[in-house]
Order: sequence, then structure tokens, then C-alpha cells
Amino acid sequence: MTDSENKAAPSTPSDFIRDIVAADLASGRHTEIVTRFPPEPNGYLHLGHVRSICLNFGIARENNGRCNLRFDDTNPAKEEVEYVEAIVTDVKWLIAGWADHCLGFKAKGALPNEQLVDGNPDFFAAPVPNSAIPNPQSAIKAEPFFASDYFETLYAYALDLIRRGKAYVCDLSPEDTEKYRGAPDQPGTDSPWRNRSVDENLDLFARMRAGEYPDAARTLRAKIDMASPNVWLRDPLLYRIRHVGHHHAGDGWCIYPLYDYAHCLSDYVEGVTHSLCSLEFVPHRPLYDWILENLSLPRALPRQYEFAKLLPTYTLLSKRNILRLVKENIVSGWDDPRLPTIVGLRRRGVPAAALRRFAIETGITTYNGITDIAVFEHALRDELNNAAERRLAVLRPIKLVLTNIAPGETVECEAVNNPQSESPTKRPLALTREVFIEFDDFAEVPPPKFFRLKPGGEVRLKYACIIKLDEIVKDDSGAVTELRCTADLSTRSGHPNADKKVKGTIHWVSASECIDAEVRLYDRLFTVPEPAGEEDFMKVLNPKSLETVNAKLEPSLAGRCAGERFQFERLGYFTLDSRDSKPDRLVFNRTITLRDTWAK
RNA sequence: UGCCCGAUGGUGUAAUGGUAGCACGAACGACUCUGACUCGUUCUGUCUAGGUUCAAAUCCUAGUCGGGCAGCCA
Repeated sequence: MTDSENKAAPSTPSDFIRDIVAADLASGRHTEIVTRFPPEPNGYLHLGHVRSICLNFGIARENNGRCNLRFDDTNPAKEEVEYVEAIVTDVKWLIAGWADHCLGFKAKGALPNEQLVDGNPDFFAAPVPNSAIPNPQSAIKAEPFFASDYFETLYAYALDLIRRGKAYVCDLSPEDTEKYRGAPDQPGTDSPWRNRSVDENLDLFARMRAGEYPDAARTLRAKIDMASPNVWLRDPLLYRIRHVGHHHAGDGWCIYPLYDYAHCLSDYVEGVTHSLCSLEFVPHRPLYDWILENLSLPRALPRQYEFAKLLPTYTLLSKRNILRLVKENIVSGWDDPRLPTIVGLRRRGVPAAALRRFAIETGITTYNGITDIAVFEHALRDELNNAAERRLAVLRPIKLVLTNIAPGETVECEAVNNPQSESPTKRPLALTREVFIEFDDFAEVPPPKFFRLKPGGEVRLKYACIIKLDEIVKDDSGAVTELRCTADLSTRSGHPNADKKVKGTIHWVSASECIDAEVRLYDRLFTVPEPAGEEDFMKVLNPKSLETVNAKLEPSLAGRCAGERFQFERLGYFTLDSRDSKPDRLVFNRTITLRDTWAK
């Protein structure tokens, strides 16, 4: 099954960033739009990242532009190849068939008219234009970008900044650096090393790179303004010394650039036009601009715009907190289907299209809000309703005997695979003397307006016939063990009384033909809308976030592939578990229940 | 009592000086061989106070409230 085309999609999203992009195109400031999604490979991608991915790839897609997946890998101490690979997989899965043709890819070589910095022969050019991509399907094989691939270029730019008197090597210890920075309401103090000569700075910086100094002994700093009301402008650090290898760049470096220095220049090198990030970077924007503007760069400069993060209710999104759930075995791993990680959501059965719809429909603004997870659940149910074939499955079985059907006799019925499709297909279904129905679908003492099976009552077995309850069989303890009914075979589809109406229709499976499966019923992980706001989110865990049942399924559910999604009628949407399901021992995950307006 | 950003129904958003609209949600009803889907009806809003204007959610001023910023993290 592939993700359905998004029928209900809003035509084209509109927000203040798209307005800016449109204006830049209209004014001729840019002729091609280039964006980027820049995760640090220090953890798994989650629901919160979906907004950024959809925004960046969406804008590229709408403008026939490009979006680079670029790893912001400037801090080797926190990063791992495992995360790089997981992120690539997740991003490609999320945009497959939607914006994969916008995924930029790496191309080496100097740009036309580019002035190589400091004679550096290894300048990374902007990727080839979108028009050079032969076909959308192959484009998704594109390689991701790495900020660490630009280390040589970044170093050359740093030399340039030093020569221009805009950067200096500082010998202050980390503690003193903090002290000299002052406080937000208190100006800082100039570093005693601030006025070293260009030659001395050049020499010292080269020796930093050569590994002559221990970690944290010296830094390279921008020379801006220690009294600036914006603390990010108080001579921010550009490079630090770290004698560690790098997961992507190898062992050649012991100085590493910091985010603010690496990010703007990486954007520039890639030809990014609009650099979109979250609100906490607003105070960094003047620094982003300062670095680019002080280098006298020949090409158009990228510009940074900020938007609010996506924060859904009943969800914990920070990597640190998710890690704690994993470490303390609250969940089974990063791919636990209860987690908001992309791997977890995928394993749970969430289609990429539902994630995209959630991101697009919740919009882009410049103020933080909290989004009701119901918006996501609605998008999810809607995608699944259109795409998933229907099947019958009984989660908590109770035996029901149709006394007027002989043992061994089968009554052939037909079931519709998906009533939402334009020309629905059908499959055969065998009704037998013994069937299982859902325990909840029977009540000896029914509450008011109970439409299901009750003493003396009639109900329809979906796709089969109407039955009447004659007798309730109990064991010594008084527990119901069996329901004995008569089947009115004349009410089957195509038979004389097919149109007979009863208030309730229930699902069932043949006791002799059904197959067994483990079904994992997932619910939200937390009992409160804002778990992150609790003093300890561990105290608001939902004890029923996972319930496992041994279910009975109709036989057509055998031999299915991991990732296939079904609606179990009247219950919800389910998918084969990609990790634990085996042909001889099926495991299904409940993605989400059906909407339930009957729930008391 | 430093700087920056923001404020539209319960929630997420739109309206770019000219009818406050959409979605989610909730309630009720219709339909139904899924108490689903679909359809219909209803519900609730421009933070406050001034000002500019024929006209303000939108522009200005002040206030209130909320968020962010002082990593050699990103």
C-alpha cells in the first residue's frame, strides 16, 4: 500500500515565510529558491521536526526549487553515524512521493564567477540546479550534505576574517570567557587578547589547527561589541579546540567551528536563499548577518527567518526526555510505537502523508502555541480511512454457536474491501457454526441504547446475516462461556430478507477458520496534555499505554507484509509490526482507534 | 528593575486599513450491514486603555500577560 494522494489537502499553504519567498521571487532578488533542513545527528527525528521538514521541502516543492538535507555536525562529541543514517531514512520516508525531487544533492566544483577563498581548491559549490535532475525517482537517492565537508572552506573564511581584523585568538579560560561576557543587563568587558595583531592571530590560529594547544586553551572569536545589549554579539566564539575525531570528517581536525559561524556560511556555500529555523534563534540573527556581511562575499547572501516549533498535546518531544524513557525502559527503544519519533510513528503504522498533513494544516507562525493532538489524529484517521482495506478481527473473543448451522457446514459470504474506493472489490468470507464475537458486543444486562447483542435480541453479523440470541451458557463461577443463537440465513446479502433492518451490526470471525495473532493496543503515553510542564513527567505516565491481547483474525490476514495497513472494522487501524511479526506468529500494532461517539 | 519576540473562539490558524473566515473539537440531528465515514444545525474569538482614520484584528502610544536570550551545545 502506498500513501494515498492527499485529497483534503489545502491547495497551497500560505504563511508569512511563503509570502517572503514569493516577494523575493517577484522582485528578482532570487530566481531559484533553495532551502535546507539542518539536523544535528545527535538523536532521532521526531514529530516536532516534521514541521521544519515540511516547511523547507514544501517551499522548495512549491517553487520548483531545492532543499538540502544537511547535517549540522560541528560538535563531534555529541554525534554518531547511527543517527546520521536514521535521519536520512526518516527524511526520505517522510518526503517520498511528495517532495523527493526537491532533495538537493552534492556536486563539487567551483561556481561560475566564484572567487575562491584564500586559494582554497576544495570549495564546495552549490548543488546542481533542479532542472539537471533526470527524474524524480532517482533524485531521492541523493546524498545528504554535511557541514563538516566545509571545514576547509570554513577555515579559509576564518583566515579571511582575521585578516580583515574581524576575528582574534583569545586565551581566556572558559570560566573567564563567561565572566567577561557580563550579563544580559550588564555590559561585558573586552578580552585582554582582543587587540592582537593580524599576524599574531594568523600564527596562533594556524597553530591551534596544528594541534599545539590542549582543549579549551584558546578560541577564535569574532571582534564585535562586548557592550552589545544582545549577548550573542559580545565577541562570540567561532572556533574551539577539541582533540577528538569526527564521525564524518575523520581525524584531521582538532579545532571545530561553532554553530553560529558554521551555519550561515554553510547556507551560503550551498546557495541557500532562505534559512528557516525556530524562534530561539531570533537573537542569533544579527550574528548570522554580521559574519556573512563582514566577509565581502560575492554572491547573494542567505537570510534567516524564524518560526514557532510544533508542540502537540500529550506528547514529549525533547531528545533528552525521550532518551530518558528509552534508558529507563519505559518504552522498548527509539522505535517504540508509543514514541513520537519518526521511526516509532512509522512502526506504529502512521502514513507519511498523515504526518505531512498535520504539519501543513497547523500552519506557521511566530508565536508558540500548543497544538491539540486531535488535529493529528483526525489527519491520521482520514488518510487511513481512504487507504486501508477493511478486515474482521476479534480482539477479546467470546464463542457464539449458531445452532441451526450444522458442524462442518460453511455459508459463503462476501465482504467489501474498502467502501471508500470508487469501485470497491470484495473477498469471500465463510460463516460457520461456531464464531467468535467481541466480548464487549454482548451484554446480559444492557445499558440504555445498547444496540448490540442482548438476551432475546437481534443483531447483524457484518457481511453475513441477522442472528437472535437464544441462550447464555455459563460455567460454575457464573462467567459466560458461550452464546447460542439462531441465524436467519434469509437476511444474507442477495437473499429475500437482505434489507431487514436491525439496530446493531457486529463483527465476527469463524472459529474454525480464523488465525491467531498478538495485537498490541497502544494508547497515549501520558495522562496529561502537557507532560513537559509537569515537575516530573514520569509521574503522569499512562499505565495503560500498551495492552497486549491474543486476537482472532479472519484468514485473509495471513501472509501479509510488514507495513501493510488495515482497518479492523469497528475497532481501528492496524499494521503488522515491522520488528516482531513473523509469518507463524503475527503481531499487529494498533495505529489508532476509530472515532467513538458511543463511548460512555 | 537589559535586549529581542509575540498576543484572534476550548485548540491551531486566516483576514496585509473595508462583511472576523477555515480546520480541529464539542453538542444535537439525518444516514448507515462499521455507534466509523458522510451530511445538516448549533457553540465560543480580535489582551487592556487611549489615539490616528469615514473605517482598526491590522497603524501609533502606554500598560498587561506570555515566550526567548548570559554553552568552548545546536
